[in-house]
Amino acid sequence: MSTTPKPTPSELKILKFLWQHGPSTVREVHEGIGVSAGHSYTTTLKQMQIMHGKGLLVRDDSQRAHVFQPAVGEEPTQRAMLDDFMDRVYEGSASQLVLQALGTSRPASSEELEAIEQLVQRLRSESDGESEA
Amino acid sequence: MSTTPKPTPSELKILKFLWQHGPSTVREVHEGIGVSAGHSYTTTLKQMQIMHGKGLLVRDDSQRAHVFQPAVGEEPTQRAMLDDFMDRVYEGSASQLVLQALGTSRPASSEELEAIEQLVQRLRSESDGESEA
DNA sequence: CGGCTGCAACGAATATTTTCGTAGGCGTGC
DNA sequence: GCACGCCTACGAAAATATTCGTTGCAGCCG
Repeated sequence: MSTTPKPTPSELKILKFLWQHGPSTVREVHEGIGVSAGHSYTTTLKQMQIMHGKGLLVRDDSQRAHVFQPAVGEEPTQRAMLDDFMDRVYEGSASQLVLQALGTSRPASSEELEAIEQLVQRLRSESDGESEA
Repeated sequence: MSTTPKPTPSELKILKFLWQHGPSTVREVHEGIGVSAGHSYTTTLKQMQIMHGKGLLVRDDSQRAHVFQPAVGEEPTQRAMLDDFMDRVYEGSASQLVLQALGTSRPASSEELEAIEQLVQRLRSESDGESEA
């Protein structure tokens, strides 16, 4: 089963860097996020080795400085984390989560609200035709 | 500072029980969620002692079996966890999170969608008049 | 009184995550 | 050939989270 894994906070930071910057060496990741976090190089290296061991990263070791890239997509990962979070915190209720997320201090721009509304409308029209259980 | 704390998964389960059932003894919490999880009584007890130490629970020890209740509200706790999650996973973008949450297999009932739409509409009309920073 | 039951308090073992020091190898410049 | 710099590998410490065994105490029942 491809149970999309749920990365730890540290792992997520590295995945985010790789999703954004594409395949990178440890050095590049470290310069990108490790230095500013006050970590030493081996910390970033070790973390990426662990992630490779877990199957979160794919490694190309044909070069002396190995090149890593994510073994998982950003969206599936977010979804897996979201599902877990939704279950744990909102008993699996998407609407509860959404209502609270929109109630945030900085909810969304007009365009974002527009996109959300369109999706809601589409879902509503779809559910119209659905069985009413 | 009242930096609403971010409970661990285990702690959250206990808080959820207390939010739902009101002040309870360790025994009650254990019967409610510990037994089915295959935990021994002392596990539940210890967890609640730790939570009391962290200030997550308030304890009334006037009775032999101490009575605990949450020191934090459900909504503020959910919000704190949501904000943290939103920052870590969605770079703080509520709309991204919402769009993905609604894209779930089981998104919401018609009534829930209705509630969401109403909130979106309200937010949109509010932002119309707002300064555009 | 003497024993049984239920409770809180610890201390401690286990697991997980995060961090880093040290060692060893390869390649380049001199 | 040799030293130096950059790289991976590895072990292990530190921090956090989870679980449970053991101990001692209080109240009750006979």
